[in-house]
Formats: sequence, structure tokens, C-alpha cells
Amino acid sequence: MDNPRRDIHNSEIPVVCRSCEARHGGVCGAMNAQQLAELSKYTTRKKLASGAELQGQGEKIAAYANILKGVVKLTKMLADGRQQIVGLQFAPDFLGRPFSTESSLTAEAATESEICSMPKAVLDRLVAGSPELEHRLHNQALAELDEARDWMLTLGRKTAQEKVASFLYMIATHFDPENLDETSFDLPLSRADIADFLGLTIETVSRQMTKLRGDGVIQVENNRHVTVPDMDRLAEVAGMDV
Amino acid sequence: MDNPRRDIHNSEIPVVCRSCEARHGGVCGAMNAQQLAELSKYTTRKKLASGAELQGQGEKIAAYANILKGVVKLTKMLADGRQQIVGLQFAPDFLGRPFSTESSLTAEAATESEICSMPKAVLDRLVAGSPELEHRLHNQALAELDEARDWMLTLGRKTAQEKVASFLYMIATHFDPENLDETSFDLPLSRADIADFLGLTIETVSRQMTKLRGDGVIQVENNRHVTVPDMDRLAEVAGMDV
DNA sequence: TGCGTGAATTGATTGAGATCAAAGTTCGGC
DNA sequence: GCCGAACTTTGATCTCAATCAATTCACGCA
Repeated sequence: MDNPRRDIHNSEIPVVCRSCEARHGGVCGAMNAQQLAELSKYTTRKKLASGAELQGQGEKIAAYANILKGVVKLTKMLADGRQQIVGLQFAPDFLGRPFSTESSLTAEAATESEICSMPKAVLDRLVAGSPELEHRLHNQALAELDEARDWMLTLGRKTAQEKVASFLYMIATHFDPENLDETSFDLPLSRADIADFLGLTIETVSRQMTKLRGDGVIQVENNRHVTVPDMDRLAEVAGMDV
Repeated sequence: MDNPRRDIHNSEIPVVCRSCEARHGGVCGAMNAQQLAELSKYTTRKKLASGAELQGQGEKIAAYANILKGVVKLTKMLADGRQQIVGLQFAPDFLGRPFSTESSLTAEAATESEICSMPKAVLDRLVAGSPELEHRLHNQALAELDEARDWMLTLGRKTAQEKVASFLYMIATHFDPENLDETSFDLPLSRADIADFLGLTIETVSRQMTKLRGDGVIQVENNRHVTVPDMDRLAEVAGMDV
């Protein structure tokens, strides 16, 4: 966001979406009070169980959503069932593909989640009348593109060990961007999901986790809780590009 | 582009960038005469030899460009030299990452190319004052994101055979989107570049090309010229998702 | 507290693609 | 038209991750 004219809309205006009661969540952060009031008339708040499908590959797109809580995975599937996770979205991301009528991917809750759902037509209308809103969406699309391209390097050129370390590094920095020292967190994905994210099998993910544990790069409790004593060490194993 | 208000700017207004003399090329397609006149004061047309670097990974971003002719590859590299192509841009795409000051990737001409280069600051200023322009860039970003995610499925889950077939299919449809029958074209990438695009080695790409030739899926002349007798057949081998 | 089920780990073996090595092609420059 | 360098193909072998196959573990529930 290099443009000062736009940045006033990202500063601390105390706006709240009536439905989600979230401040500056997802797309709402770029809205004024009037736009929020209009949007609020149509939004619905939903709790999602882990695994709940929000949008199917090939289906019509009827709604967008703000993610209030939890993690949503975006997946693509081949005819024979092979699957790849092509994106992870965390609260308070905006979820949806503007300017398209049909979804090219499946969106599914990876953890228990909460979303604020809004009809596509309503937001499309607001976006059409608000350059600030489109700017916000544009910025998110660019950020997602950067992430996707980073991940392409991981998928195409890293070893299994580096892939798993890269995944852990990504999750750790997402939940705790500042901390370059010891960090600990709950994995939002099962081993099967991690495998689908990394283009590996469950067994290989498991073996690499075991190896990282044996090498002292991570500690693991109850399968899901991970502690990283030294982020630099993890980054090194992940083969982070200089 | 679902929004009719915006679409008037994508219709046939006879605007031409003075420097590149291209009609509706890249970002110019969403500009009015005044904006074009302003931009034209600062644009420079450049011929690029194959392999010429436009932007380095980690460098400051000083310029954007419209691609007038040729193909530009976007690559990322690991510290030890492993490389991955994370995007291919064809004329008349716009080249550049708005709202960022440092490049996370290298942009390099894959073939002999021509570009219309413009200083970052000039276009940023125009974009700040023109929602239509931002809309155009937003749409391109979303299209690139869709492509990147398609490619992640290929990188993570397809076999070498399917990867090479997918690549050929992508190139064929790019140069000739309508034709679902026989098509022929020159490959814009060397075997080494194809390998970097697919996360494979040169040798594996070569072997798979040989196999596709043997199976009658493609014909190859002079290494670079490919004929596809039956696009459906190629799509099938590529394991295109249903 | 034990039971059952799905998730994760561990082990043995296989196989697709990488690596190492050596021709064979293509094409620009003289 | 010939030469040389870069690109491409082909061959032999190796290796990392996939596959096949048991266990083991975690956790909700009776």
C-alpha cells in the first residue's frame, strides 16, 4: 500500500460489521459506516465443523465470507482423487474469488471455524461503488499470489525434509510473526492435510516430523502441538531462499 | 468482469500508447486518452535478447512494463541454485507487482522480446487516480492467481508424464484458445526452462517428450516446433481435472 | 477404566525420477 | 558449406519418496 490517498481507509476507524461483530475483519476493514450498515443487512454468521465444505470445485459462487475464527483450506482435485491444497486462509482473511461466477476450487474448514457469510451480489455491488474496497481486495489477491508463488518453489524444488520444515516455519510465523526465538503452536492441519499441502504422502510427512524431532529442531506433544526452540534453525532446515 | 459500470473501459476505444504503439496492450487497455498521453511521456520501448534480466529477486522495483512481444518467465531461486519458474507472461500482459517496493522474484525474457517500460512512480500515480486502472490490474492479479493454483496441483500431484503433457496443453491453448483439434506451435521455452517450470530435470523432460512422440500424442520438428494432432488426447494424458 | 475407531508411526519393499555419463543434433558464425 | 558450442537425447545406475503392511497411539464414549 504505497498510496497515501488510500491509506486513510486502513487506519483505525471504529467500524464493526453488525453480524460478525468483528472490527476490521476481512473485507470490512476498508468500509465506511454506510457500507457496513448496508452489508450488515445481508450477512449471516456461521459456525463450521472441521471438514465442512463452503464451496465446491465447479459450483456456482453464491457467497463470499470473512473468516472470523479458524483456518480454511482451498483444495483442487484430479479426476482420480489425487488432491492438492492450493491455499490456506486464516482469520481475518476475506474468502472468495471476485469477478468470477464459477469456483475452480473447493473451500473447506480445516479446523472448527466461524465465518461471516455475505451474498456475492451484495458485495459485488458495494465493490463496484468503492475503489477503496476494490483496493483492499486487490491487495489481498496480490498477497495470495506471492504466497502461491513461494509455495510453487517449495512444491517443485524442495526435498521432503525441507517441505515439512517450510510448512512448520510458515505456520509458526503466521501465528507469531515477530518471534524469531522459541515459539509454540497447535497445527491447524492433520497429517493428511499437511501431506496434501506439500505434495507428499502421510507416511513421508510423519517420518520427516519424527526426524525433525530426533534432530531437536522441533518438539511435539499430542501430535498437534509443536514447539520450535530456534526459528533460525528451522529456517535453515527449510532451505529458505537467501 | 461482472461489473457493467467498468466494462465500458474495456470496449473498443481507439487508444494507443505513443511509445509502444500498441493498442490496448497490458495496462493501457484501461486508460483514457489523457492518461495515455501522460504515461507516454515516460515510457520507453525496449528489445530484449533471450535471457535478458528485467528484474532481479530481492532488488528494488523501479519499473513496470507491458509485454509487446515474446514471453517473460518469472523465477525463484534457492540459495544452492535450485530454480523454479513460478509464472509465464505472454504479450500483451502487464508485468509488475503493484504496491510493493522489493521484488520477490526474477523476471527474465524467455524468448526474444519487446517491452514498453514505464517508471513505477508514474503508473502508481495514475493507478491511484483511476479505479478502472486498478480494476484492470486486480483482474490480472486474480487471473495469475488462478493460474498459479492450477500449477500447484500439477507440481504437487502429477507424474512427470502428466506434467509435460500439461505444459504442452497450456502452451497450445494459450496460442490457440479456440482450436480443440489439431494445433501446432513453437515452444517458447528450452528443455531446461520446461524442467524448471515443471519441477523436473532436463533429462526427464526429454524422455517424456520422446515417449509422447512415440505414443503419437505429439509430433516434434527441430526440437522446438510441436504439432498436437488431437488436443483431447493430450488433455487426457495430462490428467486434466474433470 | 476399558473399548473402539480413526489418526499417526514405523517397517519392508518398490519404483519413478534424479544423477552420472556419453553420444547425437541443431544452428549461428565464418 | 564447415566448424564449434550449446542444446537435446539416450543409456546405466542410484536414491528418495511412494507403496504396502502392521502396529501403536490418542481420544471420545460407554
